[in-house]
Amino acid sequence: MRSRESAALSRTRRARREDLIAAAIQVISQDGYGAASLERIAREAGTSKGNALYHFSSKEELYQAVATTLFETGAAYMAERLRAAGTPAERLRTYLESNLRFITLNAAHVGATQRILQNSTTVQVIEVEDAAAPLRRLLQSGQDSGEFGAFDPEITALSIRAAIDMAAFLFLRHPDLDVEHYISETVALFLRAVQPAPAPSASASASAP
Amino acid sequence: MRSRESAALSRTRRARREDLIAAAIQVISQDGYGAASLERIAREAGTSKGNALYHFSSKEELYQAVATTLFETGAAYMAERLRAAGTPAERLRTYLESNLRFITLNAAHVGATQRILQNSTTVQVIEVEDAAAPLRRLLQSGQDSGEFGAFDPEITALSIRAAIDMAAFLFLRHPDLDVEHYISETVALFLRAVQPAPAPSASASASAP
Amino acid sequence: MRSRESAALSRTRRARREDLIAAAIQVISQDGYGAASLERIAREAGTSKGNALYHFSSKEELYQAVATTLFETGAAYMAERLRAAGTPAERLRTYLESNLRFITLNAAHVGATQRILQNSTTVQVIEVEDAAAPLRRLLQSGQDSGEFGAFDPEITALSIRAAIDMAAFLFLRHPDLDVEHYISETVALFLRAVQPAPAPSASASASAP
Amino acid sequence: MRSRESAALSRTRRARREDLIAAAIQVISQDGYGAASLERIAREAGTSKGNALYHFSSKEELYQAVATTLFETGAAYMAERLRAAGTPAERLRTYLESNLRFITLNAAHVGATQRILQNSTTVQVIEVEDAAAPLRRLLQSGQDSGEFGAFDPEITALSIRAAIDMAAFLFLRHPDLDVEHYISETVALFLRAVQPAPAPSASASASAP
DNA sequence: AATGAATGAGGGTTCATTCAT
DNA sequence: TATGAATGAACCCTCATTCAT
Repeated sequence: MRSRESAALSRTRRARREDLIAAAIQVISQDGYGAASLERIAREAGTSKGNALYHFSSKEELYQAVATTLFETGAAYMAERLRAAGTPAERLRTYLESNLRFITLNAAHVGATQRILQNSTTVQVIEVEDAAAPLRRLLQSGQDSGEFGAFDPEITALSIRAAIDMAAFLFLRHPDLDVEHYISETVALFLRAVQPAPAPSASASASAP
Repeated sequence: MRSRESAALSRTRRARREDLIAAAIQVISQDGYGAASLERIAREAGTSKGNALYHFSSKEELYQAVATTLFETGAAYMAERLRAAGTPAERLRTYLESNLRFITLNAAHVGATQRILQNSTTVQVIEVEDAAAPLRRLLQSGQDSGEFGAFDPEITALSIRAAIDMAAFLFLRHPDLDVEHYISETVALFLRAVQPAPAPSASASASAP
Repeated sequence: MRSRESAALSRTRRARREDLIAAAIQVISQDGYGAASLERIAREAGTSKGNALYHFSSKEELYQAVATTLFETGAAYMAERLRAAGTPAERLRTYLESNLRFITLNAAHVGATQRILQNSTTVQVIEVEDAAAPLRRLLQSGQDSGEFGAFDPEITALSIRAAIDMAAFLFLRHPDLDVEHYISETVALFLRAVQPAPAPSASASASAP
Repeated sequence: MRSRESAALSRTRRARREDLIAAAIQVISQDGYGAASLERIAREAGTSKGNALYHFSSKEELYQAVATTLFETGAAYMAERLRAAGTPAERLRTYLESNLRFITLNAAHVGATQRILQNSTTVQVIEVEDAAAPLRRLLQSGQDSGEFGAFDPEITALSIRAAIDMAAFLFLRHPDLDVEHYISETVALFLRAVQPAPAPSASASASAP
């Protein structure tokens, strides 16, 4: 299994570690967090339990690597896209689109990391507590500029994050889901939610010439 | 030790089971799913591991009971409140309010059940797959009546459910949170999100050349 | 093995613990500290590894129990004999005799405990550091009364303790050794060693009438 | 890392072996026998586990080398000093002094070797069983010449060896100990112990009715 | 001469489950 | 009903050893 030693000589340390990280993601996604034993993961990676612990000094460290690599790639992916700013609404759109598209492309990795963070007591990610903080600030800036309506930015940020965090499992359960439609619908949903309340009924016709 | 149970001899089977269910919820909420061993749960319930397996033929069955009792009480709670219908918007408000308020009152139970469903392979709940189905139908009826705007009811239902499902852990992590404020903000958020798009404002067409 | 459930009903917790302690002593004495795995010890005690850890929460705790029971019985044995005091010389004789006789009767237990204390990092015994302190004080009192000669009481105490501590392994290696002869010779050896230097040659005849 | 060995390329096989032997002694002395893994020892020697097993075909063989080198240097050290003989008392003094002084100079090596011999089943040293035999013969020759008193030479030899064998750990635990004082006191102690009993003093007979 | 990679056996520990009482 | 005792499987981890390079 595993493409029979495709390039046996290039088996460098980094490659093995990546194999094991990929295997951990695969096993957790497929069989669940509870079934993800080192034995099972190592076998999935085409190696032995002992060797897995040669490359990672503990199972927790392997899991930490799963989380860390996700956040590294995720941060790179999003930073690139969020650089091009704009109005708060545009930035909210970009935030949602890039988040959801990244999750689409890495659903198993994201899902596995969520399970790890939920179940492990030692694996930590920087700023785990305020994952919604950047979003909250974004919403506040939109309110300051008058572009967004009046709502509790913390609660709204949490609701948006909930929709994002749920997406990985949704994509995993429904691999045939129309991703672009899903993304654009979700974006539209929350853009409507943050819009200012329409002016009292009369104003609509009033503002029209 | 523990031999002065004479007065409590009338403990019925059901009461013991409820003790164990409560203990399982307590241990999972407090120490995490991974730390919830039968030994630990039984001790929390004031009994022995052997006796726990006398009342529940397996740990999975105990967990199943945790999930089942939650859905029974939850269904009763919500059915009562959803019976008094009204316009789709009113029903959406009622749906969100009753759901969130129920979660407020049973945060530990809800959170524990979510962990169980995430981690157990055998525990099942009726209609787990289409937990969003009633909500989707509610949204569709609102669209049919023209009260709601045009959006994908499935995706919207999923986003709303995500916000609801996240609430238990939020309440557990922040026990001092202003629940009524949280509920009313969340209701308002999603009511805005399902409203029909306002008639194109003058400025929108004005800004187009 | 192990007298086939001689009195299966009296299998109380304490009895099992004593079985396991005895088995640990036996395995360490016979096969060495390094070969003493929990599996091996449990099998020797006629039970399983899992059950051994049911009665002792860890292997270290079992080893701690080996050491503790030894020091308890040893202290009881010696306290009884040392109570009847006398001159320092008599007390030194009693100290040596009771120590060595106790070791004779518990050679395997003593040897196993020494191995445990040498190799374990966590097992501790009260006053492990100054095992020679009571002996040193005994010697000092003999010097104060003029009954003993001039020597460094600390160094002498250490040498006497060395002879005592070596005895367990000696008895284990030579089970047919004449214990009473060994004890009386050792007592005589150290009694000579602590005697005051004989008066300068002339004085011997001088003190004689 | 560790690639600037170019200048040290002339490292001969023997030098590497000595490095590893020294490292084994260091690790056993510092971290204990149980913590002395090949990995740990090799790292201490500045090389790799694989290379350690290139120089010693097994860990046991390395430990055997630790023991063998100790006995070789020890024998050379003592043979030189014991050659210049004299009266039995002088030879006993020399025996004790040279032994203890050698141990002073090689406390870690001696201590490590004792641990190895205690714990390993395969490492053997020539004449381990009768380590006390030369001493016993020495004592017997003193008795034959009338210079020593009447005592069991075997038992006395064992007690003296016990004091010697304990010294390594004493020196390791108390590096600031006054070695010369310790040696002279120990010599004096055992010289007194082997002396013939003084002629019965007048007071002794006087006290008898 | 030396290294990193890999293995497999064995160790201690946890835990759901069984069973006699 | 309830308990303590016991089991066996599975888990993570350590380690001496092998091997290709």
